[in-house]
Amino acid sequence: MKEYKETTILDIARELKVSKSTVSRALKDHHSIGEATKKAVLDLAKKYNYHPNNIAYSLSKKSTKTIGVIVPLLSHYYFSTVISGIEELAYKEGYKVIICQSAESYDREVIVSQTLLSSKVDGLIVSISRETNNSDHFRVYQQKNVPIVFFDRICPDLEASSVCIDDYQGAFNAVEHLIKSGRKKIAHFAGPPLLKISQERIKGYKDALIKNGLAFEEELLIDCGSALEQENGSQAAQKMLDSGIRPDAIFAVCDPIAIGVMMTLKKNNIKIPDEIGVVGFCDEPIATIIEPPLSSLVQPAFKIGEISVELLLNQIKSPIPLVEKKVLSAELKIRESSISPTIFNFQD
Amino acid sequence: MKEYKETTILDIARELKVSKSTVSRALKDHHSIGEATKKAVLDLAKKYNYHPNNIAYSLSKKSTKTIGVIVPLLSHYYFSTVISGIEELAYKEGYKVIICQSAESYDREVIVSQTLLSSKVDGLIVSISRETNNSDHFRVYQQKNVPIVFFDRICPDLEASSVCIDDYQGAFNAVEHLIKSGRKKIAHFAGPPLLKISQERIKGYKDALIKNGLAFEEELLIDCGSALEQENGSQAAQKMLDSGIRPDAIFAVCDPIAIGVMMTLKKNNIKIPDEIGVVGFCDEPIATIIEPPLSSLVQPAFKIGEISVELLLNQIKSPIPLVEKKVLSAELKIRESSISPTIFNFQD
DNA sequence: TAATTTTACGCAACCGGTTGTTCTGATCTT
DNA sequence: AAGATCAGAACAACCGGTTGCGTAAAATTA
Repeated sequence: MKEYKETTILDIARELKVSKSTVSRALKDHHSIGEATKKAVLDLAKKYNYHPNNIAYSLSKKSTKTIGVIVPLLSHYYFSTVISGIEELAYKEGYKVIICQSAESYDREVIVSQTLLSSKVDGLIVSISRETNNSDHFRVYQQKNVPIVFFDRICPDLEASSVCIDDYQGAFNAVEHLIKSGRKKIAHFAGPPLLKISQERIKGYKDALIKNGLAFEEELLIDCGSALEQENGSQAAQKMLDSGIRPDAIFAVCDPIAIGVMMTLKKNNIKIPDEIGVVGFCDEPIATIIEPPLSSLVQPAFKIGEISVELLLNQIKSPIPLVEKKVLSAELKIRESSISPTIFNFQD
Repeated sequence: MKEYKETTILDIARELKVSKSTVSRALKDHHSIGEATKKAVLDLAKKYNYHPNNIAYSLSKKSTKTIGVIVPLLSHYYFSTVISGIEELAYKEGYKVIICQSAESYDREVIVSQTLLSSKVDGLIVSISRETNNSDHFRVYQQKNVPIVFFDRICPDLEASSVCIDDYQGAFNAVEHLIKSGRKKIAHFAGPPLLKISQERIKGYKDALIKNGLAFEEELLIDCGSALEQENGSQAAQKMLDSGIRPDAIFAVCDPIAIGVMMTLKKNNIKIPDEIGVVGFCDEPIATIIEPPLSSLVQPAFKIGEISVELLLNQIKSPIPLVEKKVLSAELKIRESSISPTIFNFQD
């Protein structure tokens, strides 16, 4: 059903009896084109509703003015907010954005990264899937001099620009906050072990314990499996309770896990924060809706998106390879779920 | 920093001392190429890690094998799930997907639709912004024979393929359910008036009242402003309470509004569902997390995405313009928030 | 063995732009 | 008046593929 004929530069050239190049230059206000000719071209372009063909442009300029984005899941508030930040700055700078999901699958990540590469994106912004254990598909980008910026979930074995939040410090602060509220037996529900963010948060957790004179106990470091879904948190929490392990506080690697944990605790009639205090990570909207409201670490998601674009453009414009690493801090937002039992009792 | 030279078909041709066309055909297993030549080409392609240039392909074939998607917001679970459905089928059919947000802004919607058009997408899938009151930017697509499919939020003044859920019936069922649970004074928190889905849901609400012998009262039809955020629901609910209006049930146009309403009710110490029953629309994950769990209408979001692609491909492949409209039904999921007071008392 | 068909490949145009170089006629210089 | 200068525009190659058509050599047929 393609019978529609787009107006091209050649159509305009023919009608005006000038050459293609003259039209091309007239359209971009080149100095070597006479005013009269320019006007004639512009008028005709308007008349025929001419729009340049991006494909042709890209082919000849070897630049698509497009940046690719790969995130694990669109359905996480955090990622969709980062994307909004990316779009905002990218559009402002005249770039288009192609968004892809890896669906937390390594295989899918490889496929979409290849697709984006042959679509000739000018750069790539990525947060890797929780399965990703190999970075060859990104190395190809580096070989071909296509800039990459990682955010949040970076590739540990790749020297590349990145923008992260300080997971270690965030976790440290969260756990220290729990300790200062009088908690003595704090469990950590950890994330997928492959991800550096999981490792960093575990480190922060441990160090906060030790620095505050509490011992790290292996049984309080709880594996939630490879996923970050609420369901995993629920199950892990139930398993913990069934094993007779009973902490007085829980620091969860992310909000969905924290929510899952809370659901299980409530089901078991354990009072939050009286009996167990809970802190999450990410500050998803749901944190304020669940009861009691969940304490969490706020990540400046929109900002992370903007900075990612900034670093990417720096690379695109730089004549030489460039590696910049930005670290932002996560701010602890204290809500009812982690208020110390005494304080809580007072106010009730 | 572009000094990297991609391997092209011409490079392979030169090395093998054959012509471009031979290489091109060899790569796609054309019958008129000898086995020996094919193998030589394939081997060399592998050796040099040759990847076809999609841009060049698109230019000559006048098809990008790409479909554009415009949604109001990525951060809504519903939309990101639809997108997953779109991607799933699209990839399977060899299409790439470009996702854009209109950010609920008409202006932004116009811009991204133009961008996608000059990126020469083979088709477009759209759910319009709540501000959109004009469809000229989509008419251009129709002029140029670029297929469009609308989902959920359609353009009422455009003859185009669409996939919707039966908002009228869904709303009707929800309200009837409330009535059958003994509710007599049911308010509706309505959506942005421009959107057809808002209108349909209002109609369903009214008809369910009337059919069940209840009068429609203007003051119980509550405007939440132009947005669909939780905040709007909260404010509208507080305003309602302040005006002394006190329904015994509320049907909200969507879950975020319902959540906002519930938060306000709780703040005012109104018991859900005892004093006021609540039903939402969309069944976002949060519906099961809030207390009490929120009754809602389940939209088959993933399926909607798949069907959208199906209808789009039908158009792309059809020699003549095609208009298909699919209507799916929303299933009412009853949870605690709308259980009838008596039943609820029994079980407690 | 000559005529015919097949097989395997080359030629060249095309998609719609960009851009370095060349050409032409008018104006300027001295 | 002859050469230099320059504005304004044309030429043509290029980006990296696809494809209709032509054709030489090999295989088949008569």
